[in-house]
Amino acid sequence: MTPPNPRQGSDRTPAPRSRKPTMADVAAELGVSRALVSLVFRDQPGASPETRERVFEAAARLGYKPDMAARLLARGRSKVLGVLFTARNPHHVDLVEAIYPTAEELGYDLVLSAAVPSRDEHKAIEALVGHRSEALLLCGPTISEEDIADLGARLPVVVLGRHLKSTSVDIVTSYDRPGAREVVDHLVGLGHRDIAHVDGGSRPGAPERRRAYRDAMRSHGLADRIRIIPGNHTEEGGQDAARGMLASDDGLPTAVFASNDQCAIGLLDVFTRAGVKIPEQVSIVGYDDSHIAGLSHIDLTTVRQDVPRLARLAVGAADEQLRGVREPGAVLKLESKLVVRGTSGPPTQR
Amino acid sequence: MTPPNPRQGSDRTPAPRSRKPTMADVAAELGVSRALVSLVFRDQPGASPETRERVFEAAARLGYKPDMAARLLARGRSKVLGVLFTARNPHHVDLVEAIYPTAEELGYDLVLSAAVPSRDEHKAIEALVGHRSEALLLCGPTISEEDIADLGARLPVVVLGRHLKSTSVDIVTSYDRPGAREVVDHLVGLGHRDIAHVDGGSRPGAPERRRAYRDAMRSHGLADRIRIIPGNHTEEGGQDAARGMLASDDGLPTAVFASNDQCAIGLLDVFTRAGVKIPEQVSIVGYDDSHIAGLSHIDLTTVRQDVPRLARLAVGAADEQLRGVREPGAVLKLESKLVVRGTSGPPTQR
DNA sequence: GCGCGCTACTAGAGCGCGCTAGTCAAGCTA
DNA sequence: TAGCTTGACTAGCGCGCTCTAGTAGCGCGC
Repeated sequence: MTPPNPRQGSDRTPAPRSRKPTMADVAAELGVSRALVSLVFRDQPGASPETRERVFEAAARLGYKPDMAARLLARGRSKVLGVLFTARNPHHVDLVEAIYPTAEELGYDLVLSAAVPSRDEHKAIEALVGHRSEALLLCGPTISEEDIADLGARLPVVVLGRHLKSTSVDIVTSYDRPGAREVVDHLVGLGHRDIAHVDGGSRPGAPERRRAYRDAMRSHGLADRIRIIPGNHTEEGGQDAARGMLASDDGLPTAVFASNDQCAIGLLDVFTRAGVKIPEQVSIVGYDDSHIAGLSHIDLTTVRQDVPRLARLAVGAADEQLRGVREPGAVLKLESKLVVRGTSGPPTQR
Repeated sequence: MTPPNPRQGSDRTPAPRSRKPTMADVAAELGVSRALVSLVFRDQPGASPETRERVFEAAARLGYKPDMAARLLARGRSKVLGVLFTARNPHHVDLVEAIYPTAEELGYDLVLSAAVPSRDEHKAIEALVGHRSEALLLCGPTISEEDIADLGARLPVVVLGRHLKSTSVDIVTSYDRPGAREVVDHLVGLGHRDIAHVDGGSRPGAPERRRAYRDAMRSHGLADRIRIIPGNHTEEGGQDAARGMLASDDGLPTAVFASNDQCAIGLLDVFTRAGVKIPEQVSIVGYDDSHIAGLSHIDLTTVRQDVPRLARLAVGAADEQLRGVREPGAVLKLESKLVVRGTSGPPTQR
C-alpha cells in the first residue's frame, strides 16, 4: 500500500504515505473535467444527480478530501473565522464552544489560536491572519487599543468582552454596570458594608467593573468603604490579592468582589488555606459564571453572561461586516445577571 | 503608520478594507522580483543584508504579511501540525499549552480544532486535515480504534493519552499502572481498605487505570473490596457516580479513586453538597493533575503526568514520522507520579 | 583572452483549487 | 428552417506563494 520510501532528500516531501489524491485524480478516474468535480463538491447546480453520485463514489474510493488551503487561495472568500482565546481562561473556552455551532450555521469554518504564556497574542493573531481568516473574533484581547484598531483597519474584527473607543471594530460584550451593581446590591442586602474589589487592572472588562463597583458603593452611601485591591484575571492574581489582604493592617473585608471567576478562585484558594471560612468570614463573588464556577465544590456566586447569545452576536457581527451590510463599529451589549451560590452569605458579627 | 485605506469597490470581495498586500506588491515597491522577497521572508541565503533590510522595511510599510494558505499550497511541506483537543478538558488545555513552544522550536505552525458537544471529533479532524495539517496530534481521542488506524494510514498521527493496538500511529502516554498503583498504595498506607474506583468507561486511559486499580487491590489482598463504579471523564460522570454511591445500599467507601480529575471534581462536588466531609469521611484521588486540581480550593490528590515532556515527545514523534526517519508505531511512555494534596487522608473509625 | 567560482538576483513553472466564459447537444417556439 | 433557451459539462486563468534552473556581474588566476 505505502509506496517505497526511498529516504529521499529528507526535506522535500514529508514521508509520502500515498500522495494525497486531488480533484484531478477524481476527475481522471471518471473521465470528466476537474471543474465538474469541483461543482459537485461545492454543491453547485450544473451536474446531473447521477454524475454527482458517481463523483462522490469515486472520491470516497480514492480517499479524496478537498484541500482547504487551495480552496482558500482560489476563492476570494475563505469563509474562515479566526478565533483568538486564552487557553487558561474557562470563560473563553465557554465562548469558543458556543461560537462553533453559530459559525457552522452561517457556513464559516473556524481556526483557533490560543494565547498561552509562551506565545503572546500578537503571534497568535498573526497566525490567524496568515491562515487566511476573513475576520477575527478576539476573546478578551489584552493587546493595546491601538493595535486592535490597526487590525480593524485591515480586516473585520469583533472584540468580545472588552470595551474600546475604536470604531474600526465591532464590540460584543455584556453591560458590566448592572452586573456589578447587582453584586454590590446583593452583598449590601446581606448586610455587608466592607466590600472590597479585586480588580483586573486594565484587562478586558476590568475598568468598567471597577467603575461600576465604585458607583454602586457610592450610591449605597459606602463611598468611604471603597477599597480596590489591584489584581488581574488569573488565579495567581487572586492569590496574590488574598495574601495581600491577609497581611494588611486594614484587616479583611467581609466581602470581596473579584473582577472575574479565576481571580475569585484564587482568592478562595488562599483564604481557604488560611482557615478563613467562606462565606462566614468573607463572602466572595466572581464574574463570568464560567463553567467551573458552577462546580459544586467551588460553588461561586458570580455574574452570568449570556454566552450563547454573545457568541451568536459576535459571529453575526463578523458576518455582517464581511457581507459589507454595514460599517464596523457596532457595539452590542447584553444583560448579565447575578447568580447566587454558596460563596456569599450574611456577614457574621465581629 | 497605517497604510492609506482606499475603501474601494465594496462589492466584489467581502468588505475590502485595503486589499491585502501580496509579495508582488512588496517586490514592485522595491523594483525587485517576487522571488527575492520570498527568499528574504524564508530566511534563505541569496540576498544581501541591505536588500533584506529594504525588503523588511517595505513589507512593514505596506503591511504585508505572508499568506499561509498560499505558502502551504506552494511548498510541499506545510509545516503545520493539527491538534485535536477537548475544549472542556483542562488536561487537554494543559497539553495544548505545552505543545506550542515545542512545535515552534521545530518550526511547526499549529492549527487547533476543538471537539465540543456540538461538533464531534470526526468533524474536528476533517477540519484539521482540510487545513493541510501534515500530521495530527490527537489528545485523548474517543473515536474508534479503527478510525484512528485509518487516519494513521493517511498521514502521520500521534495519539496522546490513549493506548491502542494499532501500529499505524505513534502513541505517547504515561504508564498508567505505576500511577494507579501508587494511588492504591497511598490509600492503603493511610489505612483505607474500602477503596472504590470510578472508571472512565472506554475513554482514553480508562481501561488501563481500571486494570491497574484491580491489580493493585489484589496485590494488597483486597480483591474482595474491589468496587468499580461506572463513570466517565467529565464532571457529570463524577456527579452521577457520587449520587449513585450515596443512594447505594453498600454505603460509601472510605476512598474513591477517580479515572481523571474532572470526574474527581464531580465526586467532590456532590459529596460536599451532601455534607460528606472530604477527606475525613471519604478520600478522593483524581488523575492527570490538570491545572485546576492544584487550585487550593480543590486541592485534589492526583496523579501527575509530565505534560511538558509528553508534549515534547509527541511533537518530536510527529516530526520524526514526517521526516521519515522511522515507520509509525512508536510507543512512548513516561513515568507519572502521585501528588498528595488535601483530598486524601486517613479514614475515620466508623 | 579564457574559464572558474561566487554572490545577488530573476524567470517561470507549478501547488490544488474556484470561477468566468465559454461549448455542445437537445428541446422549444413559430 | 433559423433562433432561442436550458442543462450538462469543459478550458484555462489566476489565487499568492515556493522552488528549480537559470543569468548577470564580479574578481581571480593563468
